[in-house]
Amino acid sequence: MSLTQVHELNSALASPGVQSPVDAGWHRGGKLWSNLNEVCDLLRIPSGLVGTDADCLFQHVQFKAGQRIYTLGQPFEMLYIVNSGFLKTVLIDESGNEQVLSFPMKGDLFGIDGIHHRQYASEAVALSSCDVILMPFKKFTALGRTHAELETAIYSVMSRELLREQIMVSMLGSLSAEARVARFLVSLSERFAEMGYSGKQFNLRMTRHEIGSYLGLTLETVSRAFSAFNEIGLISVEQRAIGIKDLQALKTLRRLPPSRSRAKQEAANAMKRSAIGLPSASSSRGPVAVA
Amino acid sequence: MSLTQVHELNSALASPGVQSPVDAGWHRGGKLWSNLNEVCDLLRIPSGLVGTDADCLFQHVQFKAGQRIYTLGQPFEMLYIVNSGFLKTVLIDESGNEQVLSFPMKGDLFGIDGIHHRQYASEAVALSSCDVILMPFKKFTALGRTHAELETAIYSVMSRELLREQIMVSMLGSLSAEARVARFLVSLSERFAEMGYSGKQFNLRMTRHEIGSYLGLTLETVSRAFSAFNEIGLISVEQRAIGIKDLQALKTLRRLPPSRSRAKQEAANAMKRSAIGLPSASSSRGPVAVA
DNA sequence: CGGGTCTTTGATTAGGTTCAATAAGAGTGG
DNA sequence: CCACTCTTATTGAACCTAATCAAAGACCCG
Repeated sequence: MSLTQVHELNSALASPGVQSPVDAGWHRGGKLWSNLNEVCDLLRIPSGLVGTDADCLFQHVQFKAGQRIYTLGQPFEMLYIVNSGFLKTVLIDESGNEQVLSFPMKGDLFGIDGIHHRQYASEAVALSSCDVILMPFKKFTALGRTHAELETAIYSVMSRELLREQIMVSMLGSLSAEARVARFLVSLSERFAEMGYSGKQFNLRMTRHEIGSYLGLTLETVSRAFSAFNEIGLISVEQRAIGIKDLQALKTLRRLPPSRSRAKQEAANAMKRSAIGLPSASSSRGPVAVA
Repeated sequence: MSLTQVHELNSALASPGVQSPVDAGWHRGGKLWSNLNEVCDLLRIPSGLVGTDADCLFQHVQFKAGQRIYTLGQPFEMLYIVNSGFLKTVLIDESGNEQVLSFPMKGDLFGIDGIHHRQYASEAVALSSCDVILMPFKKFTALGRTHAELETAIYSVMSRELLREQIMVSMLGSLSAEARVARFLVSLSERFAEMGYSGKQFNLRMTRHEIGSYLGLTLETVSRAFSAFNEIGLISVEQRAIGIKDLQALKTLRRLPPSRSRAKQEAANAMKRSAIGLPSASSSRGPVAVA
């Protein structure tokens, strides 16, 4: 599973000698490396003060779509930071079902769940070609001890992840299917914008099935939500290509307004009810229900 | 809101002089204090090595049912450790709806979500009389710098919380209402057992509404699940008093087996269908479906 | 071009919510 | 101590959302 790649190079990480800068990271010995400042930038950590630790480099590793970065139960040694590309992390329950937990992308730290039991509790899989920075956890915390603001940042990033999961729990616990899909699109849009891409026009890197798993829905429901949003002009959707047309409506959407197809459905139900002598539905919803 | 209690004493935390040991913690100046070793024990951290920092004491504070330990948006300074009693933490969304995130009890650390934005992202409320240890975050991390195993433990505890949220997300995303309620009872049972109480017989400290909020269900669904489990002999339930009768079945439960009331329901549906000329249902489920 | 995966859409059904009514406690104050 | 109220819990009935089942179309890659 290409994991040998990752492990064969855990050794010689500390030796100076920087060379020609490239994109983000330097080449050395035919491999890409980043220093601490670049890592902090990537993690959106207010470093700045960090003295130039030229002797402190972190190796990059490339993965192709479908490859696993780590697997369930594998001994924990590293955190990973996405430099480019898209991934998913999945939880695998006792009966082997996969549940998507997150879609790490540029600037995201993942692998944190391995700290507690000293082995990963999830798996990370590349959804596209990826460039990932290896961050040996021991080294990371050691640096924290000498760089106060880095230590603060480590705690902060972990807290941020916890916050993210809390928001997720709250979404799953209280929002309708359509509202979840809408918020998913909003957060993707914002994330793309942060990364410097268009937040209005982008390609999904994951399947409907993966989105559904992430949101606690079936792939059909996700597909239908996309179609419905398309129909009422909130987005345009063609396969993986998404265009955001009304971000505000997506942000505040709670339930879907009545529409052509829904009216049709309503009518059908009404007929069925009257056929068996029940009173007609009185559930006329208001217009686009928002917060 | 009794928050003055908490803040009036943020000062003089460092001065020696231990007195008569009581339960967990010492009295000094009419207040309860704990040293680092007691705190580590409480958190289930393998300390041991920690030198006796007699000069390092942590104050306890008492809360009565209904009192808030911290509120949304309040500046973050402290983590809290439950010494006794029961609490809930709730997320409050844009429209003011509460969502229960956790039920901290003895040995649990809470307040972590405040680290990132330097203000609490949730609220913590006492469900019963509580004794809570104040853990100034600055002091905690400073101690981590000098006690390696404590630093490790801090990261570990944060990772554990993240793990807990992941399990929660997975539950909400993939389990039926009854399975969620069953697992909730199992985890409560295990938690009570860990704390030295009976895992077979206990009183719920939270309402059906709070349980429902925690599990992403309505209070009626929770109540019905309890009744159903009672009916088939998995538990006994009378108001808040729960007796666990078949832990294993609760652990592996996925859906509920057909029962008296369910058969009745089935029959009713069948009648309704035949009345409008639809084919009869063919959904005979197997016996108690387990993993 | 053909076989795979991914997506869309329709029809039906099941699981959970909602609404409503009742009951059971827990305080509170006369 | 008892009535009164407020919160909490139980249960039933109707309804509705999202899952399931099914079929067909689109896309990709060898």
